[in-house]
Amino acid sequence: MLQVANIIAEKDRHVKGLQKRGIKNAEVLLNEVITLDEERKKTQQALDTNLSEANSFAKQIGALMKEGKRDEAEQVKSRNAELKAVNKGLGEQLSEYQKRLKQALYNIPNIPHDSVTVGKSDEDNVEIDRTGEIPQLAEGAQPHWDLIKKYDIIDFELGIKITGAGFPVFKGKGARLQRALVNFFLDEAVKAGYAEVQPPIMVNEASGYGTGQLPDKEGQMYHIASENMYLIPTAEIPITNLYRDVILSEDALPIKHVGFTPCFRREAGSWGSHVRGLNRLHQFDKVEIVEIRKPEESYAALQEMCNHVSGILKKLALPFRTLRLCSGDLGFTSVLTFDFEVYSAAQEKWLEVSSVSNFETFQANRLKLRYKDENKKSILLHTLNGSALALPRIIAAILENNQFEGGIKVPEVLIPYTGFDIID
RNA sequence: GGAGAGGUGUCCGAGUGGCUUAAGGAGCACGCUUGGAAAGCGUGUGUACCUCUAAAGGGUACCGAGGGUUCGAAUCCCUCUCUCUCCGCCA
Repeated sequence: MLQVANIIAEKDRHVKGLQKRGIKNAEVLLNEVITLDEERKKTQQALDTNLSEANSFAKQIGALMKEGKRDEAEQVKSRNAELKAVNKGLGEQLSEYQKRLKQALYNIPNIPHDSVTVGKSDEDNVEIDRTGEIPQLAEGAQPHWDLIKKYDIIDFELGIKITGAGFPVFKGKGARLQRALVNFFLDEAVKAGYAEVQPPIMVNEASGYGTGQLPDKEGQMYHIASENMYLIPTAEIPITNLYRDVILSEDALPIKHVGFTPCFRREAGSWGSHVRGLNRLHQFDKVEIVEIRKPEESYAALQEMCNHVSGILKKLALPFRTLRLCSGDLGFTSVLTFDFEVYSAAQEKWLEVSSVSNFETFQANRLKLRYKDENKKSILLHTLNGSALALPRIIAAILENNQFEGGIKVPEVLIPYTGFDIID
């Protein structure tokens, strides 16, 4: 969530930033925050003064009782009683203001970066790079949903039988290809200096709020009612929340983690005929990188993360493009996001396989994630994350792009991991 | 799932209504001491909000969370939550 002090100090920038996202009443929203904060302050000041007085009354009473001056003590008591009544009201007011302020802040998204262009949807995202050659497929090339049947490597019907639509079963060389990719991604990240973690894939409510999925995206996560927990839609949640309520020392920075987890998404309402095969699933595997950085370093880190992602895609020899998300497609919590899309040649489609974002202090403010600078001041840190990478669409692209009459060629770098070079 | 015991500061740990401004110890920082170090001695040592400010200072809240009793709560009462131990179940 945004910081009130920043909203006050740079109101104009905040108004413009929210308007960029298409929020027409941005100024009204921010004014509400500012007003609530002022009221909160005033109330708190009044309460603090009264509490101070009440504390000293209590001490006086204690002293008087000791000296046996009952009458005087009773007098002070009755004065204190009046004060207490007032304070009760002030206390209620204060928590009301605090609640409303929090609520207001929870509902305001992050301010987009200056470089983010205005747009309505993913169609307005800006392509900033294109790498690799689009393969020319032979006559009769098939989309991956046909290839997986032909080679019997992924089975959707079986998944439907045991669970439901969107939960495929990986079999034989399909399972081994996926495992090879996971290991390859993890190894690449570890080589690049990311410390590996294996987090839980269920999280509590506090974690959901910490990274901003709650309350914004409640309906998109699977909720375990009996435990009041959520299946994670991304490893970002457990990994970033490792640092909830933490004040780091300066020499612990930067924090760089990589983690592999399954991810679960309800994708409520977004199912349609345009998503087939591996393009969109309820459960999928993903390797995620997360960084925690000093504010002045975070944009250099974002660039490094993008380089890491494109490096992997190059090694896999997949053609891909990089997009800077426009204001309309930018996530609620993000300041700047780059998407990476691979070209899947048989369906002639770009598929998003990674999304790399800088959240600046938006998550850190909720998480209370700070570090001590040389003056022993607590400074909110910047959080970043990116997929490196999401598995199913990478598999779809490999299957489609690498097909030939004799089967599917495994990318060179993966052969040591798969132990075979052709799926047939 | 059943029974019991607990949650105090960076850590250990005392603390059953005002002598607590959270004892004592450890750690850490600075200073004294020393040829240098250790020991010793001294001082300091959390978070948030507010106020004041050049700086210092001052106020309030925080002893798992939230309520309550009381002039006054770490301490008493209620609810919740988490941890630990034993039993049960179990990869």
